[in-house]
Amino acid sequence: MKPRKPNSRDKILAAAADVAREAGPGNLSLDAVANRAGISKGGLLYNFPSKAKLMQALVEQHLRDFDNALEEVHSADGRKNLLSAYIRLSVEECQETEASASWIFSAIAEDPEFLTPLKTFKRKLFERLKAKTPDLKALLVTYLAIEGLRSMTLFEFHTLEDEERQLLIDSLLSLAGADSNIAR
Amino acid sequence: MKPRKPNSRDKILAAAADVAREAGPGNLSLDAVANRAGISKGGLLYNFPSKAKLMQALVEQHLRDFDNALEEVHSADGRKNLLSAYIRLSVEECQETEASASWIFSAIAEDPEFLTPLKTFKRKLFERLKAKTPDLKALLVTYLAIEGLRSMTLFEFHTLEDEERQLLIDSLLSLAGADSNIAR
DNA sequence: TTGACAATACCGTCCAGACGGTACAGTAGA
DNA sequence: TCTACTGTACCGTCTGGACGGTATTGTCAA
Repeated sequence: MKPRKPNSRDKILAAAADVAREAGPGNLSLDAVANRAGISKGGLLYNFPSKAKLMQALVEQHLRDFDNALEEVHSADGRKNLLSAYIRLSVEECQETEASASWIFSAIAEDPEFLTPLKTFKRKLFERLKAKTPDLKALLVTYLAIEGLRSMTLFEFHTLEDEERQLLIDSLLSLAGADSNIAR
Repeated sequence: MKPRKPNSRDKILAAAADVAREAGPGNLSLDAVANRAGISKGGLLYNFPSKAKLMQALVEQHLRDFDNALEEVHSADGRKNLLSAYIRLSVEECQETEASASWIFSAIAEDPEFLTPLKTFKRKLFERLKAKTPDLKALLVTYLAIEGLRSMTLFEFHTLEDEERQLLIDSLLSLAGADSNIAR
């Protein structure tokens, strides 16, 4: 659709995420982002005419990326089990230290409305999962547990040990009916 | 210990939570809190010599309240099943619209370090649960699911319908304590 | 009993700094 | 020439917090 922007926008978005992670979500200022991206503040405001637009773009890019990644993982194992693909992708995402989407906190502080696209995205994804998962109870429990894992990563609660974490993931995958093997 | 402070402090704390909820976590300013509490900014800074102290107190009070409530619920049913008490309390907490601890976002924006007490509290509570719950897998899954529920409440993702929510809760409680059934 | 002092609990004002955003002149590459 | 910036200067607003003042209550010696 759009003719592949010259990566200035992407550089800025990445810089914003970096600043939020490293300087804290409360210190995501335009100056800081511009510095981090290696461009001037004027240049930043040329690409994103307001801070609000920047935040919006951050959310949208995140959603696009996640959606693409999900499609990829799902296709890679023959479009058999969407829930298990969702779980595996989410777990993977939670392990990348570089991810740490703490820019979300900046967005909320700026204006909670920025999360609206995220909400509808989540709701739609859940509907999709519901349509494709026979066991509603298992879906509910695993979906919420993944949401919990995401939350704990975001807040950097290090409540679980590595083994506990692994045991959890195994349990979730088996609840999701991975490998055509349905437990209990 | 302390001779029951004249509830100015409590009033301020409550006001802070209100402001965060109503004006958004990014607009939790000392002026706003003072206005809301019906005292002057000077008075506020007398009770909490800095914004940081206010945030800290907010976190500490939350932890104290949760701990007391847990103790109460746990005692009320004969100290039989800590996990199930934890689940019931958390679910209840998530239903109170008045709760909506969005002041947490303000605290994070201010300085992520404010969550340190919360982290250690959670870790300790989890250890306690682990010691008292025979089925580790069930504990992991239910604990994480509750964490997910909390997260969804906090972010106001309304992904689940009421029935789905109820089904989830029933599943979690049955996973937690196979013995007694739930009346609700 | 009273007067002196002090601690408590606040009020109201002021200020320096940070931040978002504007304006605009200049410039290097396609 | 147009696009995509850079760089600088600047403005208005908001915010934390320092500070000086004040009203009320308590304490205690004379």
